[in-house]
Amino acid sequence: MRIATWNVNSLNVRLPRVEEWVALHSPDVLCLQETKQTNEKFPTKALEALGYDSIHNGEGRWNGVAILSSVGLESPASGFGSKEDEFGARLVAATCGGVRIMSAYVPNGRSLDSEHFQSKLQWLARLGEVLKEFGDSDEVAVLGDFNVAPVDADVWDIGALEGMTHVSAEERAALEVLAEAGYDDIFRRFHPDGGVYSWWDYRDGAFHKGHGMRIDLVMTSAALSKRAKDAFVDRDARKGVKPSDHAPVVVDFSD
DNA sequence: ATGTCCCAACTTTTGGGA
Repeated sequence: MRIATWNVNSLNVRLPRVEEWVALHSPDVLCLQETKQTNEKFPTKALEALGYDSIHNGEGRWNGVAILSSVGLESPASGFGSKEDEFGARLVAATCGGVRIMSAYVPNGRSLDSEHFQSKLQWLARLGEVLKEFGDSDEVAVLGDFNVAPVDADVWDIGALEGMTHVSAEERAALEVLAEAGYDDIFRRFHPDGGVYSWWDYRDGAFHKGHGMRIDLVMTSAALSKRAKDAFVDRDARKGVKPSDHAPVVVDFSD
């Protein structure tokens, strides 16, 4: 089973790239973030034509998350059902091929002194509460744009990011709660030395300079982690015509 | 160079967000 996550920065613009990418890489499950669409505009039929069932939690101009699955899509659920949903359409879940899948778009936080930064921490805390409700034998994967680089080796130059979001101790502590709930940043198992990124700013030629961060994560429950066999970032998807500023992160599991 | 991309709107240029 192959599962993947991709912040597409508008599915309106990126649908051709998504269609091209799924044909090349055949994920069984693909989580999308920042679709920037209403549910009415979400291209359910175009995805069906590619062989994918889908569920979308969208709001229009901002945010928006989706799950595409070719291995079934059961018990769909949008949001937390709590006040954290006021921070935007940032969570959608479904059971695909026996695995509880969540597509997550964690608030950016804007700056360390912003009220939006506190929302980011609160949103992650709420996610941690939800994950703790699962049992030890449940196979669960939370995939998405976490807007946090877990360790210094996940950014190109920690010195250049002093005082910025995505690398602060508070954000990393908020992420650590997920680890304490028994979830693995499973990509790390296959790339322990870091230096592999999933996002590069559009500005300043960051991609070509190698100025990236690994902020798109796949967090897996212990029961699912056991089956992981490989993980990679498809940097090619960051190249070419009208790329997203994020590249897809892919994890393969044994059956 | 805060240098790009994407969205929406009292749309042909500006402002917000990432």
